[in-house]
Amino acid sequence: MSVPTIKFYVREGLLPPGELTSPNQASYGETHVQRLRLIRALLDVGGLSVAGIRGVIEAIDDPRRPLHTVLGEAADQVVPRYERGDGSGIAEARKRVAELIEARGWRTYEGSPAAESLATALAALEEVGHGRFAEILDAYADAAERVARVDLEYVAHQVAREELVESVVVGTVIGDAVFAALRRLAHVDASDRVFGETP
Amino acid sequence: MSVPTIKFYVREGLLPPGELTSPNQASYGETHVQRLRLIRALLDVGGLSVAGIRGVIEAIDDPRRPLHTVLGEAADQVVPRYERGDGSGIAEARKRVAELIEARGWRTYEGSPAAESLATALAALEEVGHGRFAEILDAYADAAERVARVDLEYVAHQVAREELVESVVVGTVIGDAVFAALRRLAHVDASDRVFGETP
DNA sequence: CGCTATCTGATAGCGCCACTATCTATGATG
DNA sequence: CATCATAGATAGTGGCGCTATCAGATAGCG
Repeated sequence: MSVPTIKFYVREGLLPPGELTSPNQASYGETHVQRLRLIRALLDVGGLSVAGIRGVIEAIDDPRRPLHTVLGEAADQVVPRYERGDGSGIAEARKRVAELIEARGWRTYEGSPAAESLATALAALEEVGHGRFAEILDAYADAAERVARVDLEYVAHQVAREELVESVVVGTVIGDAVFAALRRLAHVDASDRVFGETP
Repeated sequence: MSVPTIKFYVREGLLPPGELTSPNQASYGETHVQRLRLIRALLDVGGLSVAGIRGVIEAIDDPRRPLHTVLGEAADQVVPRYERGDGSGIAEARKRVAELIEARGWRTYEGSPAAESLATALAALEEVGHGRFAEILDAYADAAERVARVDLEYVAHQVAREELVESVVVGTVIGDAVFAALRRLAHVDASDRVFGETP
């Protein structure tokens, strides 16, 4: 962690500046180190952009912010993936997403970034000729619900607001990476059992 | 989808060149369009790099390749995230991953990219002060296993090798995005029930 | 007290990556 | 036949995450 990098983060608003003890000497505390670790985790493991991290950190640091909107902020920053034009079957995909939300009774506003990114992914699947993937969407949703329930339990253990908020962010962002890796391990296992030659 | 972009993909080896009917006229078929859609899906939704897509496509196009290694190739390209130095508790995290694999009876080689990226994520969680996250790892693994099983069933429906391989790639890469979005929707729902004010 | 090493803040630059603009030669097209 | 689009090649662009450099100021040592 080089000094110029740290100063770059300060400039970018990711890290509060150190307390100046003299015009050319600043002192940094444990909170700075902690914040740096958070930044690196979101950057390296979570794959967020610097701008995205700024948004998340502002949400964390704003004590007026309702708790459950901070989760939204974190989630939104991870998913800046609505490139795909609208020429394609995105409208139909949106409808399917709305139906799923309805069927699940999820309290989500349609048009939320998560819903939008799900629609994008489904539309992409359709375009690539894997529309049948939608058939197993329910199994995915089951698993997601299960994971989300556990996540919430975990997060609820925190008491201090700041810790809670950070838990939410970390859990959301790094949880994705954890699950993706686990899913991959399970794939390798399952694939090996079905197609593999190692008996 | 501009012409120069397509020519760029050809240069990069993502797309086979069109058949030349004359020195300044090439004809592209449905397979080219399909391939382009695949490229865009992996790029926009899957978040792969061009180099990563090249690796995946080479794996798809190589008929000698054992099926279950193609999945590995796709998986490896999605997860180029072992930045985080080794000064941290990565060794301990690796041990925890090995134990998890052992406990699950997963047929995975230790040190696989997925295992490595899981270890990285766990180490990052530890560093950020969320080592307790490991407690809910089993619930994550359960969900991952469940999803992986469904994925394999879905994929096994394909008969032609080429289609099967593409299913695997698409399912692996875009499946991540689908699950992440679903998890986020479920989070919003769960969070709203616990912390929200909308009754 | 002087001298060098080190820190701060500011500005400009670098390297990578996914394109994109421009150029020439060539043949399609009205 | 004149114009215009296309192939292929080379060079350039813009965004992003840093990184190098510079002046000014002071800490710390002899």
